[in-house]
Amino acid sequence: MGVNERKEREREEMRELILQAARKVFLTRGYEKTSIRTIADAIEYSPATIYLYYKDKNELLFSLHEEAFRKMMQELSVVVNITDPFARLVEMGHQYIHYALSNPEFYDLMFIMEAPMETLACRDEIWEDGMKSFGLLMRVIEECVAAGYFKANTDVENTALTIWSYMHGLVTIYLKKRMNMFEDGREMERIQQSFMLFIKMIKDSL
Amino acid sequence: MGVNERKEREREEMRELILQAARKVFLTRGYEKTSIRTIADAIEYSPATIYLYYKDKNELLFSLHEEAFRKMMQELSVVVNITDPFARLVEMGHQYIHYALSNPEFYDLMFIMEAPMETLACRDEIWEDGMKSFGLLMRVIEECVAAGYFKANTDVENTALTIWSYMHGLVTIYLKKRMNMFEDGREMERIQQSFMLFIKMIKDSL
DNA sequence: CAAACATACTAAACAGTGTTTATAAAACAA
DNA sequence: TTGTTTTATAAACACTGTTTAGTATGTTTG
Repeated sequence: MGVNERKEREREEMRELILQAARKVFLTRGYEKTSIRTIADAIEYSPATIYLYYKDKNELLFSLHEEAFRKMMQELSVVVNITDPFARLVEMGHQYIHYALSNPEFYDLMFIMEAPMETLACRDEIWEDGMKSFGLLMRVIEECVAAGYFKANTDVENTALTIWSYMHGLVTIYLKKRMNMFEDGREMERIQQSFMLFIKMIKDSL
Repeated sequence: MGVNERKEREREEMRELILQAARKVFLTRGYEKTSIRTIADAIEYSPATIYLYYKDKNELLFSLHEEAFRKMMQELSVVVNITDPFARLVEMGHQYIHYALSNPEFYDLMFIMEAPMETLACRDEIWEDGMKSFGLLMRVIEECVAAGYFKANTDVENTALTIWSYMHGLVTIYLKKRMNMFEDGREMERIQQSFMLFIKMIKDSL
């Protein structure tokens, strides 16, 4: 009797329906305007129904969090056909900037928002996505060491954290509108210039 | 007839009273728990009264924003007696990390939150505080150039943005709990190690 | 001094939020 | 068909930022 299997399938479909609606509202109207009620309206269900499929709003946001990491990994993967590891590292940087600036709401969810962390700090697989992309960075650094671009005694993990810190700082200063400080419209130019300087720094020093 | 002057003074006192209450609630209970009503309760006035002295919650937050910058500038100023410019730059980095980690709510307000930006994007003096501290960084970099630590053709503004980006990225990754990813308790150690690596990078390359 | 005006303040309401509860309806099992 | 479980929701709860209408107090003027 496959009735339980069907119910499980239907439940999963409903979860997906809610998630799709959440993503749509989230990416079009932004985080601030994404309420349980707007999501419920989008799928023509009562707000209370959502709570039958997701524990709370944070759990819903966390599902988007996973999706955001999947998408970033996918976009970062265009660099696989670059054989030279240092050129690949540089292109990964470009792709990272491009992803952050093209998906500000996702980026927020992935690296800035506190909400998805709190509730899910207990879970085991929370850091899986983050660690996978951090591993991507570590691997290309390892290859840079192997290829002689970086010194043999390079602390790969520390180097990865340092590079990530810089990239993250750069894009968040822009995304959170703190580059408006300069009051000319040259934010994009500044990002590119700074990135070039940083690339030069790691080339010279690591 | 000094009645108008007295009223003006009383008005300023009331603004200060509200601001003090706001700061107290903000720094003890955190941003999330800081509502107009909790602030009103703290000073034993009606919530509506606050709107007679501040246009909205954002304007109130912006006043704290100014205070946060004042405090950071003050804490960064302990480095003035360090004569060697590079040593001063390094110590400024330490102080920056210390301020961010000791005042996470303030740091959020200064560099992450969108709220104070939106409403006040029109104002002229919004960027004054930010520019003043950025200027502090630029000046010490200039001195590093003059002292021969950095190359003569250094683009000071670009270098400052690059260093700030790194510092900001490092502390926000920590503050927003993304370093929990590593799942050992060595976050602090990682921050120090990464900072040392970055110092080495600018020493070698700039 | 008393009337007229201006200011300071607040209770109550509005429109929104996340979330819970009681209840009704539908689907399933015996 | 009856009994039980699942699914959905209306309504409420306790919040949020903000506005409005009305009162009470302080100041100025006739």
